[in-house]
Amino acid sequence: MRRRKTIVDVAKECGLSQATVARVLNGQKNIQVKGNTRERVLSAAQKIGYSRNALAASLRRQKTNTIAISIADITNPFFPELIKAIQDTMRQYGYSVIQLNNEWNPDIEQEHFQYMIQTCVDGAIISPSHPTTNLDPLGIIPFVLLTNSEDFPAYDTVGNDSKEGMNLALERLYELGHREIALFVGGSMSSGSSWRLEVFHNFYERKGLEAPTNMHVDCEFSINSLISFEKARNSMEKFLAGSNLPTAVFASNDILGLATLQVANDKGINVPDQLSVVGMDGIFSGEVSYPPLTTVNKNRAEIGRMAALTLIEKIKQPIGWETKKLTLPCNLIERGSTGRA
Amino acid sequence: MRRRKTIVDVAKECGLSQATVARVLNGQKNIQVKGNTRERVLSAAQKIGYSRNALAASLRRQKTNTIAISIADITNPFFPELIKAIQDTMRQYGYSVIQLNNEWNPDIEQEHFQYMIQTCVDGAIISPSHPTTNLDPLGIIPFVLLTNSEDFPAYDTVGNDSKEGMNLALERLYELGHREIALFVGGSMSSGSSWRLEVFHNFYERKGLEAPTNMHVDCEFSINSLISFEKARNSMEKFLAGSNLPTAVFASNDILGLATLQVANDKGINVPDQLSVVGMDGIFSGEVSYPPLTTVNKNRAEIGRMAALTLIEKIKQPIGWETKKLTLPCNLIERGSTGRA
DNA sequence: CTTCTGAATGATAACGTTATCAATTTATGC
DNA sequence: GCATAAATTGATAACGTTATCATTCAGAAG
Repeated sequence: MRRRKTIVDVAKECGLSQATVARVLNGQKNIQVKGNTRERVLSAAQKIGYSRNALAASLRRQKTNTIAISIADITNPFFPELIKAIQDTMRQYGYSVIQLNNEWNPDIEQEHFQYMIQTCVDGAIISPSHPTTNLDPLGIIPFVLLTNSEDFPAYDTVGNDSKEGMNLALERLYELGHREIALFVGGSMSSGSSWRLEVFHNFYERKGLEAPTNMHVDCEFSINSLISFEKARNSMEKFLAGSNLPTAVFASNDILGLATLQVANDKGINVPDQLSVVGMDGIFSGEVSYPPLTTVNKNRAEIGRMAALTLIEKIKQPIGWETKKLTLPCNLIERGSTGRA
Repeated sequence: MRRRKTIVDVAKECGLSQATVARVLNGQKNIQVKGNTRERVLSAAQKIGYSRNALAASLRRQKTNTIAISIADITNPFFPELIKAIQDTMRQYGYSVIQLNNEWNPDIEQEHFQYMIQTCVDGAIISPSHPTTNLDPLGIIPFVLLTNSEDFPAYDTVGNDSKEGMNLALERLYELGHREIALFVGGSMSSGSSWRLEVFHNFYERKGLEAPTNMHVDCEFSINSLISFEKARNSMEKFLAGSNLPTAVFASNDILGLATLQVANDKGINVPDQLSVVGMDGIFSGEVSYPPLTTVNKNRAEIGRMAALTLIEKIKQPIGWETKKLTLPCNLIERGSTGRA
């Protein structure tokens, strides 16, 4: 098997020292070489088919120009757009991106942290699999967290203001005349359920109304979107078969919202005439559903971009860094699933 | 800044040579060390917080245990599951995965090929952005293509039998009594449109029927799923406003199928009573639509797994390799959008 | 024609592993 | 006990870059 060409081969080919060759091939713009030599090197490199070995360079420079993203599950519709934004932004700044899925498994997540250290990534963007994720193993690797929770007060975070987003939806439903709003939450969202309930009750209190009782639908939420959807359907079916019906449903994510839509359609409940539905996240499926799903949109592209920019800043200025916490606003996208009560 | 601990530091700490330390820390199972020394090394490593530098190891071993995936766009709902399967399989065999998006841009794609060479990946799985993608720059890197087209006859490929899949759908629609089937294709799918038309006509011929005229709906297909959806809606709206209506629509992908569903719902055309719709791909949105979309499913997890396994084989046996072409069958998933004519 | 300056080039030591071979220790058989 | 073999361990040269320092060379000034 033919050995890979190195800088030394180029040097031999053009009769210059490897130092000079290196300067031409990888030096910054402000290097000093005679125009003549530059061409000699370049054509020699071209001729023998030289390609820089990034491993060697990274080892020597103690810098890989690579960052890692750690998320739970790429098949979760929430993530791809986020990842794309990170990749795009990083690319512009000369960084490559390694993306790792932990399947919500803390052990795999920890393995990935080890991997990051071993491969010497320059930084990391992490969506913690659990509120208890131990980030200490990352050591001195600069990182930014993708989370809006207060579970990680000491770290840099970029996330959405979900509470405010939820209020946006409730306020709009109120404006449309809805008073009997059901709250549909996925159970296993760790800390998720409780604050949602809180926001819900605060909202009614603010309006001087009694929060409706028996309007709280809870379903198991799995690590698999499809299974979650199935469970959500079942819960919603049971709920809508009951006696006290809401005029609107606020679902704490789009999967739950879509399940609500499907059940309503099946039961012949017209959306939005008889029932309004609002989801949360803004995933693609919500745009192609029937009717298209009104949702509290999280701007994933923006989150990704901001996380990337923050990380780059942090990489460049590792000392004297003060913790940054970015909370981006959600926005309500009104589509066909909401209307007057 | 505290320097990272190396194998030499461990050696100092435990009073053994770095060679021995290396043997314990990274040697295969069949190494020879006294049980005693092993423990000395391990506890010393533990104590000073040693972590292997993968860059140095890769450089020395000329092997990175990393492979790259090159695809067009991670936000395309077709890809995440495929990538996940590749990652899972590769993980089992000790490989890490770098995933690169080229946005359908051949220049970025070529840049990515360069990147693969520079970072010395052990192999690559590539979904070519175009039928004309130049793969020569990959040089000696072993790779497998994700494609079912005959555009790359000389390379290893893993893909679906889309023609057979399309026939599956048409046959089933025929069985359900449909004779007036519309073919809905996205225009810019390079080689896609033509063979679909061919399969369509062959099908009618086989049945001894005249292929219906004016039953061919064409729409621009963009690199962005959302824009495509919008254009698909417009095309389908125009078509369904016409005089000769089909009893069924075969859409060449799920996005087009979902657009058809939405237009039909809007027009008060009952699916499946008045119109049956079949899509292709089996993306998530098709499961949560109303009604759930019948589709020709491509088993992306299986494609990913087979591509990964094929690549691993090829990496292990670089010489004497003979081109492998895997064509996996599609399967029809019947959901609510199809019924008797 | 020197001397001096700055620009251009060259030699070489890292970076942290792994793999090879040599050196040492331990076990075995007579 | 001693020779021999086997099991451990140690020294060291790669891997292909980059960065530092030393050297050479061309040009300017005296």
